[in-house]
Amino acid sequence: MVDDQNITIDRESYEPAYAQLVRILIGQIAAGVFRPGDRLPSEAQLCERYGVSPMTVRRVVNILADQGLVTTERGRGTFVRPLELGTATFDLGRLQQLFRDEDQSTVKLLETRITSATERVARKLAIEAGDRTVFIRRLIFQGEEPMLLHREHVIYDPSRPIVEAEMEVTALRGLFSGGGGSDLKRGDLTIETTLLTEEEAALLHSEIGVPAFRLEHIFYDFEDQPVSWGWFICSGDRLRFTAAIGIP
Amino acid sequence: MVDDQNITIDRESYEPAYAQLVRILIGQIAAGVFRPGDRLPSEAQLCERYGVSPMTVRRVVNILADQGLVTTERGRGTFVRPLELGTATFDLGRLQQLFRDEDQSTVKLLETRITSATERVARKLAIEAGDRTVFIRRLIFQGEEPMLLHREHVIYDPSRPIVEAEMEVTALRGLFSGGGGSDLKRGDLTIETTLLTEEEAALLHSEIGVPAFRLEHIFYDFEDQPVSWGWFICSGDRLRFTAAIGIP
DNA sequence: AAGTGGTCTAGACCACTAT
DNA sequence: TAGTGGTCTAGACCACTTT
Repeated sequence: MVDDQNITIDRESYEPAYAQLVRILIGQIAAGVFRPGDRLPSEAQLCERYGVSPMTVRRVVNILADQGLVTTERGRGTFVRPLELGTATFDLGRLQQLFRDEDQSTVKLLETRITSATERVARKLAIEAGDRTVFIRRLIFQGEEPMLLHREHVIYDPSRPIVEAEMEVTALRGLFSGGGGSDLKRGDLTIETTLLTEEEAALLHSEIGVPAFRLEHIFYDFEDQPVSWGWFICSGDRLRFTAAIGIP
Repeated sequence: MVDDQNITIDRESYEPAYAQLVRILIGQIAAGVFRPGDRLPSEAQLCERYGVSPMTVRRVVNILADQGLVTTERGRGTFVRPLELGTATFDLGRLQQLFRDEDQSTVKLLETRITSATERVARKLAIEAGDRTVFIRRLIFQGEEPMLLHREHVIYDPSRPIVEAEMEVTALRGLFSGGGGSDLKRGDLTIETTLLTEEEAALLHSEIGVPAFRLEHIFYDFEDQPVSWGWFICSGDRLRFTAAIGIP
């Protein structure tokens, strides 16, 4: 297995040549053939060794660099990167999965009412205090268990159809994993920690004072105007974020 | 600005043609020229319009797809993706920055002693209960303020030099942002919430019961054997994770 | 049949690094 | 000067979707 001189690209395979070579090189790094700090064979050597064109090798090296496995240094070579904690990235896959299938999760609309923006809400939404906003509270269940509490302040503007769409229960699902939010340009998200309040604990079938995640979001339209500000609350013992670094 | 028929690729620029075209297309999506759900011009049209080769356009579309801005559908076209919450990714940039400059942060070794692995530690490190491990506690300061508390259990194996290296105070910095950990193949990380214990609160100059982040890590060597298991504790009011989705 | 994205080639030229 | 990564070309062929 360490002697890999017989490994070649299978031109008959449905797996493209570049993908095969990516797999081969990652395998060799994982097997310790190339150690952190080591220089990979030059691109010309890889062309020769595996019988592919320079462009294909270039693409392969780009992919490895994008994945953080190697770094390229112009004029010197391509080197295997040592493990770095700072390269870890966490995603919302766990939450996204919650919204994937309609059977798995249900969304219950707790409250929706028109209010006057407080000073804090107005500042977040870049409007004047006292302007009308819509306040929405939702509870998202996984099966029978309440998983997420969602609070949201949406700018109330009858000329913008997004307000009506946002109040729809299904809008949340679309926003999370495709389809909805087609009038939104960008969003800012932050993850914080907090303690469950009495109200939150009751709704989430948990205890007051339990540590929880708070996922805050602001969405902007194509005029870069804030459209909604809100946050999800989830008991800490029902959610964790995971990431893997290095070679899988 | 909406009429962009005069925008061209500058072949004299130091910015590569593909990067210029990426910038141009992102700008047009941001400006609303192409809306979520819209089809981009075909790759052949983009070649014609900007005077670049098919491979260059292909590369550009790949980059946009990697960034999650568009999806490609074979035989149909390339489409602008609507905003999706689930695409958000959070990184440890904030923590990594802590370890960037030696002046900004200092690491204080609180404790390091050889112990017998408890049942829990042994299970995490895939060893037998009672086997020798090294327990390390560190405190990481930002300026004068204690920011992070680090606890770690490392397998004690004199034949492996990594144990000695791990005990070094500087090892932490290297692990976070390059250089160190060259004998580690991969790592698994999880982010959880917790409450500060009395001991943690005292060390972090905070209050007992305050919500906090807990960043757990396990590192594996090239034989896929666990090498160390540990976690960072950070008071919740001193750390947040941020992410941006959509067009910046 | 026409149009679309996806892969790949066999070179070219350039900027940079090491010797 | 030789070797390295980085960009780019002008085609080719393929699989797929739509008309």
